[in-house]
Amino acid sequence: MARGVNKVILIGNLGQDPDTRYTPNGNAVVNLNLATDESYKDRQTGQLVPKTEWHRVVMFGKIAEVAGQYLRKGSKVYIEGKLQTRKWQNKEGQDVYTTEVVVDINGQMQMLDSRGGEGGMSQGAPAGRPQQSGYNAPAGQQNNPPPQSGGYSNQPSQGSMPEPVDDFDDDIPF
Amino acid sequence: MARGVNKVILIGNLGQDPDTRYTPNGNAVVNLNLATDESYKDRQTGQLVPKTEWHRVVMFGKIAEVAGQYLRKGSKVYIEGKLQTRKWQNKEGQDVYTTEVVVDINGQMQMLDSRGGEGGMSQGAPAGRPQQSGYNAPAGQQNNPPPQSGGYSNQPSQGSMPEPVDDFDDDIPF
Amino acid sequence: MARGVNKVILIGNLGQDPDTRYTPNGNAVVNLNLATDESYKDRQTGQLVPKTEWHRVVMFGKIAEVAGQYLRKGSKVYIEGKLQTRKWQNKEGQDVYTTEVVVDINGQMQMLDSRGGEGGMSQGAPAGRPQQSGYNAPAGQQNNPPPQSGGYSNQPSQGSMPEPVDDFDDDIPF
Amino acid sequence: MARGVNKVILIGNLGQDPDTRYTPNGNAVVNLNLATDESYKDRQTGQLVPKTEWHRVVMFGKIAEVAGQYLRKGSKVYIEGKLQTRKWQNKEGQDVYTTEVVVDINGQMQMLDSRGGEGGMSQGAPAGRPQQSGYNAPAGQQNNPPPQSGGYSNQPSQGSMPEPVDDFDDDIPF
DNA sequence: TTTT
DNA sequence: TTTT
Repeated sequence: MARGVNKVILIGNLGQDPDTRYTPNGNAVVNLNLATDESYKDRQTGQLVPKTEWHRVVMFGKIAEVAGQYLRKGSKVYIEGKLQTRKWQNKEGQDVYTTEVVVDINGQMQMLDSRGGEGGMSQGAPAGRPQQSGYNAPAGQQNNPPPQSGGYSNQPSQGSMPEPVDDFDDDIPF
Repeated sequence: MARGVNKVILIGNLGQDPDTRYTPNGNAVVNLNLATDESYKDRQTGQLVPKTEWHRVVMFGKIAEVAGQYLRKGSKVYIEGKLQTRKWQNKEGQDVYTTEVVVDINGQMQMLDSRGGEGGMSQGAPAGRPQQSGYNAPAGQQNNPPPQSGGYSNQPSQGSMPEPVDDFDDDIPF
Repeated sequence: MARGVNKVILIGNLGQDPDTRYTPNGNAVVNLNLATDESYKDRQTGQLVPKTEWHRVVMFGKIAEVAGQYLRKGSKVYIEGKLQTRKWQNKEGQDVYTTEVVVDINGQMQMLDSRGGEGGMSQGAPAGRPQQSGYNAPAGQQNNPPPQSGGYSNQPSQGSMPEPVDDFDDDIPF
Repeated sequence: MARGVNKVILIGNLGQDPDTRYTPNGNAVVNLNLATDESYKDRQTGQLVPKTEWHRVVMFGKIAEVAGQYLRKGSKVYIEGKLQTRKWQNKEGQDVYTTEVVVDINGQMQMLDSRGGEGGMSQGAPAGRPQQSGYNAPAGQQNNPPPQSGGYSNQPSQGSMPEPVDDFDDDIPF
């Protein structure tokens, strides 16, 4: 239900491997940095100047899982989501605003890297769970929350695995 | 020319009258705050919770002129533009990032307020130049650029007019 | 799941009241004719020439119900859907292709008619079921499928109701 | 200028090489068949059923030239255009309607085939003018206009070349 | 800060 | 066939 339209459509390339984390329920949350390129004619020189715009993208749910598995640094991707700005406090206690493109159940993702298997699996990541470092999100985050969307764990909760103590979702909004 | 796609589509309502300024060349630059509404079901209570997202929109050129003339606080509008994040320094010299939806020659605007005369003119603004405060863009901007897109004059440039001082929009972003 | 993107975004006005029908399961199916206006500069005369494009829109599910209830001839609406071309045979047995904008569970609709009560209910249609003509979808459709999307009943199915004959929408597409 | 929104966004693959023609002024006009894939869950069997939708795309101007040069059968492409339905008469003199996605100066195209040169040039087409057959559009077209957008020549007019007699633009609308 |  |  919406009494408005809030839609973002991007085609670009990932600046790094996606950052995959998990909510306490085991839901994937993926953060991406996506570059869209444009070039414009410089009024003075008349030359074509390339310009890269970087976008913070946050994915949830099934799409996040696929993105985490198959996208890699450099991957080209189409995404459709919505704009969202969240407010958080930096070290100095100042309000900081971060605008992200949120891709949830209503969004869409299309991998545009070509035909015949690409990225992810071919880079030796264990099937389904690439790039797991085996422990939790970066230390230091507790005190200096970076503009990640939340402070999710980067390890999925698995069945009856003991849930390690984790203080995520402490002070970061969203 | 672009090697990517960067597109934003919004339908929402203006939180205030548009802020119209002018570049030295006399080109209009309009800043808007646009609200898009959405409601989602709260997982706990099962209730429908309304949620408003605010967007900073910057318009240039012909579209800006039309927007400045006809849009008013509360106006419903369709806009199509692109995402752009710009970096500036706050008073403390810290980097601050502001993300805006830029509507330029490649963008689009549609006023969605209805039939039979609307906003703008009917609110007594002088034809074509609403809400002029009579003096110009901030001095001091050199050091503390506010989150406006540039430091444009809010009056069309007219020959060799002296540029008076102004202290609005001091330091608070967004 | 899609390995492609197929998206249509329209803002326009209805040429007539929506045509509401029902599948045997009681699901609403609404057909709309939507006009989008554009004007272009005539190369010869230099004059601005208005041009109206008409779109066939088919809505399903919840969105169809809302559309059927609240939209009326002249209503302004935002719709998001996908392109779909279906093939049918005309009276002469020739293949005919009709392209429609399909708005289903993945689509979106926003009524853009304004503030303070609008259309629909105010035109005396019985609450929730406007414009029912009291009998059902075309007989004879077996041989000459009309360009409606399917041959849905224009009355919600109610138990073992007798299905009366009707001859609307004879054979002329679009 | 538009008092409406009419936008189509597609990502898909070409079913054949593009069909490039030229207006009397030498402007390129390119026709494409673009497939977008989707799959849906069959209600009966519960299985995922693939479904391909074919789109007629017509490109004009600079975009058409680039498309004609670089796109080939199988190429993946992003296009943004508008819906347009044109009416023409078939052999029997009956009205036929064809809906196309028109990509003109307001549209956009992005080739999504990857990195490191692809298609087009590598297939031996003479630089800049692929697939020229050296003579004009199919005979027989005069009487039985196919649903091509116009009856443009498939050869560019070149400098002081004698313009061969051609009867295009005879009876085909659009 | 808007709107329904 | 709509709308401004």
